Amino acid sequence: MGAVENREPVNDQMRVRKDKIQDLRRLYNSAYANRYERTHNCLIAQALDDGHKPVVLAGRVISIRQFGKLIFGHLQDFHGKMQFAAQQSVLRDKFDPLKRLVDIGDYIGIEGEVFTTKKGEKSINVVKWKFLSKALRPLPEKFHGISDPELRLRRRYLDLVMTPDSMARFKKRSKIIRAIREYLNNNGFYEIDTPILTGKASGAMATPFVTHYNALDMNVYLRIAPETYLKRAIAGGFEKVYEFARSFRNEGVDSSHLPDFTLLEYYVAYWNYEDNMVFTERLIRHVLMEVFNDVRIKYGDTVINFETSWPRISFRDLLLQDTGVDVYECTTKEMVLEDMKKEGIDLSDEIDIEKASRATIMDQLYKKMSRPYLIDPVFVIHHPLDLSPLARRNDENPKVADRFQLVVNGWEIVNAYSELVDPVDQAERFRQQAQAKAEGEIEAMEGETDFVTCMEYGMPPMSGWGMGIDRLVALFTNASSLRDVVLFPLLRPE
RNA sequence: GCGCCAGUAACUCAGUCGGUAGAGUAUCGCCCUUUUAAGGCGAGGGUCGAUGGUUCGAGCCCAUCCUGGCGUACCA
Repeated sequence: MGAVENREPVNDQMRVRKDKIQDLRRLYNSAYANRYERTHNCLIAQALDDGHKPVVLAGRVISIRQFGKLIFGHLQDFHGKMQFAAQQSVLRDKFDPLKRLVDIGDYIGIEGEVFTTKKGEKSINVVKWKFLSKALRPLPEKFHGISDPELRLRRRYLDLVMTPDSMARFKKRSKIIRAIREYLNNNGFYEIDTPILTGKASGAMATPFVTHYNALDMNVYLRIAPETYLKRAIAGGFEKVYEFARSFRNEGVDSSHLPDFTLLEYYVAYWNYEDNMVFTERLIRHVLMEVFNDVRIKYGDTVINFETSWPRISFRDLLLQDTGVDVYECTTKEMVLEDMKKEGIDLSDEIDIEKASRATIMDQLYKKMSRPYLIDPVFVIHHPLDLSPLARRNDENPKVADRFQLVVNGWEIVNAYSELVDPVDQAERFRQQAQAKAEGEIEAMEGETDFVTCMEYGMPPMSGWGMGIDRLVALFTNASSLRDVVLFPLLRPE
């Protein structure tokens, strides 16, 4: 619980509003109504013809203009806003309390008839009103709204009230997630839940959050990915599962990374990564049509087109084309470094070359030299095996994995592969990761004995798929930072 | 981590050369029946992010710290 000890009014405005609560109690018993029955919302009411009645609306008062015996104001609800006009000649003794006790930020209910003002705005001529809830603090200044980026995050509720674009973006987020869930459900997927608190942080290469569980006197980790548990579910007999998995990584925060983020993963028995690419295109196009009714989106000044079938290019060809380094030829870290030197590429500012493995260096090459230039959707396929410790080896080329990443606007949106289900191979890959870690590589994946045991009991061939929901939403809603698409991102305490 | 910028009333912001704190919105009082950033007259409201320093005097100059934003680096 946070500190709620000192709730004395911070200024004269709060004192005044508290005094008004006393008046409201005397008049109506309470400044906080029990419930209120509406007939319309503001969006629907806007479309009604003049003379329509009764129209009963409820919402927050976001503006008031007083003229002695006439008051204009705007009521805002989730769907829109509506002007109301309150006249003393109509409301009689109910007029003065409205004029005197209702402040901007308060919630009221109004009942009346639709009319259009002389200036042409659809409005409600109020015949009855009810006080619903008192705001003690004034809303931010009406014209500029709330512009301090810190305040927008710390008091997101004010941002939502005052910034229609912000509210619209979060509505879009909900719709995007709903469209994805519907599509998966309609294709036979089951939504399941897997542990967030785990004994081992596996399934990705990242630093976990560690905490302590007193009852078992053991350290536990917040999951960095749901992957190995979802695969256990497939081993148990599920054939199509997914989870919107809030995941946690104890790493940096910036416009494209958050300490907790939403990772959607799904797994399908008997599919391979190629089936998965086909499904991915269908899923993304479905979401775009459902939410935006268009397969093109505008991000900044760029139009990104998801329409035509997305090209597939191998990791090796991409790197060869952009850097001249051939990852098939360079089987050791030293050979990669030598080729890089030949091509005049220096990554020493980016990574610690001494400690980095061949995999890390190739990954950096890709992230620096190739990925930023992929704008329209592209499937990057066949990543080197040592970059993919949970992915199935390609049948023709044992150096690469049956894997793809969907890259859009230089961002990795989806990462998927044919899953490794061979327990002997899996144990060996974990052993290699452990060795890399022992040699100083920080970016190595944690092995899990129980997961290998599960695999030893047998797993069907399958393909798995993961997507950063926050990034997808940012991309689809033209947001430059993930914090713009997360309602309440973690901030330092004030 | 590093670099740059910012923090003044509840909100948005001014504050000149270092001379004792300003506006608009919001609030309170008065006037006002067609406004929509309504208008007019009047009033109240401040630990100038914090601490220390320089100075007769600091919102302003200096140092350190706190908080945030942006850029950059790393993980999605």
